Amino acid sequence: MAAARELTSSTISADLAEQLSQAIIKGDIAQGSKLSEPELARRFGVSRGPLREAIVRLEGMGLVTRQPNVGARVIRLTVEDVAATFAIREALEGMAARLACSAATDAELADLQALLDQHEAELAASGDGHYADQEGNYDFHNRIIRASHNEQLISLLGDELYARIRMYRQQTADHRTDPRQALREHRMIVDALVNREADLAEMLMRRHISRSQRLLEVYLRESVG
Amino acid sequence: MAAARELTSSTISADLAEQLSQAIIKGDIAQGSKLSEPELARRFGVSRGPLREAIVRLEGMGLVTRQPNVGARVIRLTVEDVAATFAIREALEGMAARLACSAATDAELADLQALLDQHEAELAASGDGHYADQEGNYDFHNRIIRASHNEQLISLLGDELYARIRMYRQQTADHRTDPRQALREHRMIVDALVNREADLAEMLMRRHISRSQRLLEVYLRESVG
DNA sequence: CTGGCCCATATTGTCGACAATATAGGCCCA
DNA sequence: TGGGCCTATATTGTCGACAATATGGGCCAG
Repeated sequence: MAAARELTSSTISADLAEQLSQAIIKGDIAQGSKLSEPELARRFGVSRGPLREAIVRLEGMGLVTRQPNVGARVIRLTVEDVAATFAIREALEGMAARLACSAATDAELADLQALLDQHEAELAASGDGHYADQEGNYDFHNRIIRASHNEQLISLLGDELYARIRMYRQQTADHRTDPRQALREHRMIVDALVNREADLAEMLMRRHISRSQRLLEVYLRESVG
Repeated sequence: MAAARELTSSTISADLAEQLSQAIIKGDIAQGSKLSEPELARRFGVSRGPLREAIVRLEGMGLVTRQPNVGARVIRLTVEDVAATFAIREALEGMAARLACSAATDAELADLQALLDQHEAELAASGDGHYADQEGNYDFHNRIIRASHNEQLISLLGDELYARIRMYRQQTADHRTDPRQALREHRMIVDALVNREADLAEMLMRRHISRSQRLLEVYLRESVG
């Protein structure tokens, strides 16, 4: 369960939203479990006011569902939800890649290439380091999303969608993605960006995401049933 | 400014969120204006507790921005924002059309065709009825979105994106979309759905949205500058 | 006269308490 | 013994008040 440490972002409500979302993503607060306001308020040492505001935020992030006069429950991830989330992700990140083709600065593209070089080095060194524990993967996708320079898109993917995606990853042990294959696909995407080939970049990104979706779904079906 | 009527959805907070979002979309609460909690609480005859929760919801919808210890302001729509919003809309509704190709039931497709028949009749009757005051247009898009049977996509487009889109439409007098052209494009999209041609449906939907984006941007540039 | 500091004021953030609704358990009756 | 009602309890929703922070205006120095 969640501890009671703080982050102090000048407002308790924002801190609580951050802590609770992380706890849900990591699975410290179990799927389907009820968020009891008195219990959480006591544990975090705050009143119910800011806690309720944080829960409203969680609902907006799609991490909990609420019923009036009943309360909030953590969402329960189903195989269908994975498909739904990844369809959205495919559409939005594909668009991000397209936009990045026009909007990305040369510096951003250089950073992307440097990042992949680093990943390649790490991969060669650690043999099979799971591609930097997935964090490198997130970093790559995040940079392309930011390179779209579309603030709404950045916030939509960052605040809402990736919360659920991280939740899948964190809570489903591991998924059999080949780091070398992922790196190859990342390379191809960056090449398309560098050459400013919008159609190609979007298509490659969509295929890349679609592939990782299939891998995740295969794993879910054979593990959960 | 906003009145003080109610909708009674069993919780004040939800009612307030609904009322405030509508007021912002219609422009009753001006762009860039500050949402004063004491003033709104007094006007609606409620305490600041549920009001603050409603404001958090509005922030999640992207209708207001908040600064800690300062307050919430209604977003200000810029020409760049239109482009950003429509890029997201194009990606998501394109995906919705694609998904609807597999997921839509025959009944849903029949309803869509009936809807377009009705639109055609109204158009022929009223000569130039602006395609049912845009509501018919929203209805068409909404049905396709729902036909995707992707709950997350439905909620994302319905709760967040369409709030901003309606805000553009409502607050920019009129935009010179040709109702007959729109109807033709709608027909083509539905034909693709009926024939279950996913690639074509997505492409047509994206072009349809992209076109309406360009029309709106032209209008904004020559009216606002 | 202008710029910066300081204080009064208003607004936001947080809290504890009350009201209203849902939930669980026992009790009554068939 | 089983099912339904009803009450006791706990939880959610709402309120008013207090604390902390930002805002605006006046005052003083240069």
